[in-house]
Amino acid sequence: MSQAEIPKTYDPKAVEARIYEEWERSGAFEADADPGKEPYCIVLPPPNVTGALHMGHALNGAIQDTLTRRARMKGYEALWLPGADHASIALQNVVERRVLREEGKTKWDVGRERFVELCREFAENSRSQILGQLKRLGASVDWRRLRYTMDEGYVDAVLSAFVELYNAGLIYRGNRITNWCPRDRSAISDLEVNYEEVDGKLYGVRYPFADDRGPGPDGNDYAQVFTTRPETVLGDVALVVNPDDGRYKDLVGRRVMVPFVKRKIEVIADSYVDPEFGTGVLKVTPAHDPNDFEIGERHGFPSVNVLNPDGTINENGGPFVGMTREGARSALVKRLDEERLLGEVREYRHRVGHCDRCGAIIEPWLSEQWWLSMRELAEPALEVLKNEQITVYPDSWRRETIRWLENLQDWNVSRQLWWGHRIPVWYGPNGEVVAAKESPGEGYEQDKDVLDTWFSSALWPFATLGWPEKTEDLEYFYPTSLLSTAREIMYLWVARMIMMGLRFRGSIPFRKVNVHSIVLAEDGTKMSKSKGNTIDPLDLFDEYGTDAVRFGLLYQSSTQDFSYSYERAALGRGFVTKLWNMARFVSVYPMDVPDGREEPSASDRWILSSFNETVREYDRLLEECEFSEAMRVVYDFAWRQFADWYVEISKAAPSKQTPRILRKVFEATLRLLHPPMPFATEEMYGILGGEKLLIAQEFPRPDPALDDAEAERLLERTRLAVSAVRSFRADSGIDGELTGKAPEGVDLGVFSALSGVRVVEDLDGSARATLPAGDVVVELALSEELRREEVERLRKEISRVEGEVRRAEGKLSNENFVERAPAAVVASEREKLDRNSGLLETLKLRLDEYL
RNA sequence: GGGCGAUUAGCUCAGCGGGAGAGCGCUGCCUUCACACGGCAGAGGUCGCUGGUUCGAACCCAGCAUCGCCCACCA
Repeated sequence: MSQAEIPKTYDPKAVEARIYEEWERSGAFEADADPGKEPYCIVLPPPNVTGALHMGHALNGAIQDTLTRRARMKGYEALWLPGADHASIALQNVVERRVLREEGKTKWDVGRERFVELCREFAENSRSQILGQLKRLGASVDWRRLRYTMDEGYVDAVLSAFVELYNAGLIYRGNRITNWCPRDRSAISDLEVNYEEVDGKLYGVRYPFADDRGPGPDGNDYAQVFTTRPETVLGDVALVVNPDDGRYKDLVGRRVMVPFVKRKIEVIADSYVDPEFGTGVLKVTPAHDPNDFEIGERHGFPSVNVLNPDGTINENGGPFVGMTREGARSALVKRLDEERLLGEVREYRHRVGHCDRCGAIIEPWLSEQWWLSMRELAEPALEVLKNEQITVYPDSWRRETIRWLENLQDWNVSRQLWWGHRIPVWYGPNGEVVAAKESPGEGYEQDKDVLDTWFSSALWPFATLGWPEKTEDLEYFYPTSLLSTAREIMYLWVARMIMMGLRFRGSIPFRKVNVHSIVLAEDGTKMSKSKGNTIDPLDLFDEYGTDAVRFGLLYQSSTQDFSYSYERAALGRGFVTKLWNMARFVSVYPMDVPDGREEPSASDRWILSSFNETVREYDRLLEECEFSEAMRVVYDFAWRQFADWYVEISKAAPSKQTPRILRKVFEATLRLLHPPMPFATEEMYGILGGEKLLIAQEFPRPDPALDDAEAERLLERTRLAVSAVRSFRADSGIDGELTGKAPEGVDLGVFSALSGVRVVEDLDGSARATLPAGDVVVELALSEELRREEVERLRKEISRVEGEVRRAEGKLSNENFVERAPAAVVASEREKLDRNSGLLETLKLRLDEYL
């Protein structure tokens, strides 16, 4: 294509879909075990099939795609393995709401079988939408290997894992306090409870004495307790005071009456009680509070459960049976008041647990659940994190994860939900309990519960590669190279993958973990649908182009969370346009420029050396997941060095080698930029006549032979000298050619061509401008009328340089500095002083001449 | 109650022991033949506060303030 035929701006809409298809057709995304190559593997954190991709997915997708493409171009057998998660409780909630909205029915109205079917359908639609979005992002995933946590093979892996853990004695059934969501009618894990500050009340409840020992220590005929949940009074089995609480020595051993349910209970002593809180007397409700459960266990009290699974009061609730928990609370308080059993009621702000998925208030509730004991699984995981077998970026998250693992409680893996992997435990006709993938025989009935969705996710890095089968893929690609994820699922997911990987594969699941930022809304708060402040990445792709958005996200990504700003997408778009026009410019140079005999110029050597340094730095930064800094480095090279200077030099002062090097370096820059900005670079590469697809080209490697410190210094000085002249022109308003004395240590050809200064050996006449530019002085001949301005300028310059000299002198006259600072620092300070002193002298001399 | 992190130019953020940086925005000049989603030249900051360590601190340490986020069973 000739330059005229290439439009002035890049049109992503016309390019992206076409190029994605070309990539797919070429088989570039496909990776297979190849003993001749090093493997590189990233498993995509499977998005939930609950809805569309959000900005976090876009960022993480950009990160993973960048790393995968880079690895591929570097010659690794690079596999980015895609998939999706069935998202048990999350999807079930979405479908429930939808059924309620569309049919006015609850899931119980619909029935388990049909409900699961509705979930399956929803998941399928949602999944295809998500996969389409991944394509829009440019994700170079191997589509042949798409995995889904409800696929037959994956389900088999989940069941295998459960059965193995069960048979190893690590999974057990236990009747314990769990976080119960009455709306979902299921247990959820500690990690799925959100605690929020709520304005509540602290109710004083009086328990009349039920023995004949008269009034209590305070003279009352009752003992008073404070509680935030008066309805749990119905389940009280004891009162308890601190054994060291002198006030209540006589209370211990007495009996009181639980209001309404007419149960006589004892007052006991337990050191758990904080004498400072409330009255210093605590009620014990083992079925509805984890601490009370422990106290109950310690003292051998039974648990009295007063709640049904849906949160209504059960048959143990005396006069309140059938009421909702909220209704029971107000009714009970009213009755207490009527019976003069209500003490003081205080306003009380406290934290209340809410269901992460549906928002309902969580009840600590006694129920029968399946538990996975964690200690044995956590030990090896702690080991590999402590000895840094797994590198975590940033490292602080490695330490956080260690802390979490050290304080790990057993994991409740059963959920009383319908959508998910059914627990493979079978109950036989004669009370047998068997864990097996399939029914052990006639009369066996399967457990009704499903597994926590994170149980299946925990197997992701190896179940996706074929486990429990012994596959070639597993041998070749496991352990995977890197996992990139948001930090909110470090515990929920990442820590558990490490434990399961070690358990089932005997080695870590990934060598590195990248913990990326959370993309916040523009106002700095979390994006959420309910707040209506979400940004749809697809809209951004449409408006700015996918590459621009990807570049912007990577440019802004760091270990800090960041508020998304459209400016970054605009920055990316500006960069794409700049590159596009560089491509237009470069395209006029013929493909095959004869090498010729002529040596490359200093400028040529400079750009090669500078490119070389960029490759080194950029590659290192990507390796260390420093995406933001990597984007800065490559942006600076492409724009501030290559476009701003080398391209201009190529027009004004080219060598015979320049066209070839211009083209070569630009093409190599496209290779560098391909991983973060794949579409536009691919398109440009094609326009420039690249034979194969850029995706399959080699990533540039640093070549020490191209390092040229001397050329870098020369061009650095030259650029400063040119800028000094331009600055002078801007200040003095002089257009047209200037005459100047040849500055020392610059490339005269380049200097002259870019500054418009005709270089002569010596300047005639006394009027001249003296422009300091780094360690170079540029002297320009001046017309008489500019003399006055030059005096002004010189005075300013002199005072600036005097400041420099004073600073350096100050430092060097400090004995401590000279003695203790590293020699190199002292030397460079001396050098600066010398230079500036010399410059000062010149400037003063010049000023004297003018006055 | 513990832990982690943040506080740098008007805005969004880099830098994390040796002379304060980027992008956007702002000012001036330039529509010249890759690009006005551009070029050139500028203005703009006692790097939250107070101490300390150091020859030297935005950077290390301590304390304080403000703002986030995680974890925790105080009824």
